[in-house]
Amino acid sequence: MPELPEVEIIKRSLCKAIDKQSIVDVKQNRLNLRFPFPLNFIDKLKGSSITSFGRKAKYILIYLNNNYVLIIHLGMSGNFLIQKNTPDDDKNIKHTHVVFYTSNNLIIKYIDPRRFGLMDIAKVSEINQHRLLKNIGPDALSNEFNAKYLLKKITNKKCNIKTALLNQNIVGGIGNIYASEALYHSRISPHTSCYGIVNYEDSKNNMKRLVKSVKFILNKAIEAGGSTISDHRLPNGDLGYFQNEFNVYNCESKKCNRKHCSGIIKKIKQSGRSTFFCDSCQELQDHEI
DNA sequence: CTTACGGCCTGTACGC
DNA sequence: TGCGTACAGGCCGTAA
Repeated sequence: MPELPEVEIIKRSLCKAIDKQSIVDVKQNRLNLRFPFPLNFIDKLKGSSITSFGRKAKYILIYLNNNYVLIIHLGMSGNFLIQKNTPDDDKNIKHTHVVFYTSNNLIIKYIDPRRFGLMDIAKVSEINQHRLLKNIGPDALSNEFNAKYLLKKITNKKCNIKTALLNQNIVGGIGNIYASEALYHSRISPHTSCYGIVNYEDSKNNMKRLVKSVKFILNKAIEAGGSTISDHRLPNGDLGYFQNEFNVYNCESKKCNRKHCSGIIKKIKQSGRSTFFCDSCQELQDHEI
């Protein structure tokens, strides 16, 4: 499930459950996820205490008192389950790859069927130079992500605006659901070309609207507990419910929700990923591809 | 340098 | 019921 809102919620749940606790034991059920686990993975975690939590784009950062940071990415299907005990009928057992045992007697399970997720450990002082983090752009919810920045960053890229929003080196945290939803909210067509975009007089205003929409949608999704697709659960077992507020994602062939718009939601492929949009109210720009 | 796309995995849905 | 195919919340690494 995890885009920025889901990652943020999972981070907050973990923080609430185990911040300031120590990691009394770690069970590692396989040698790799997307990448091999780092050298001495368990040794570096065991016995340490958690000092704080952070997030960079879709990465969760868990800071430890031994000057290491645990770096976690959930990939497509990664999730955490926080439990007080382990039921015998644990149906996730097959995909439970790492289990953390904390000093407040909680069991934190990392579950990831597709194993596109990853874990790594870095020194706190070197976190910004980590190979997977160093090129990531400003967070989608930060002030640094604004119209001026976005316009400058994407101008003359040979891709469309939707693909640009998914590029974590441009802006951190937006995924395939919220890219479509934000473009719909701002009434911008996903076909809009970045090439030469700075030269169009409507671009500044469009980018202002888009940035506002991105933040609005992401914040609203966080408030809603994120989006639950398939059988995903939040770490406490609850369902997110933002999926009930999708206007375009997974809404192919449905009528557009916007007042006075009689358009039908379309599904297309852009850079190999699905894009959903209304070709009636998401303005055709004169600089579309 | 930039951009395009194969590949990593499992699970599910659907057509035959 | 089974089997083949397409697709799914991400993104690295390599080719071009």
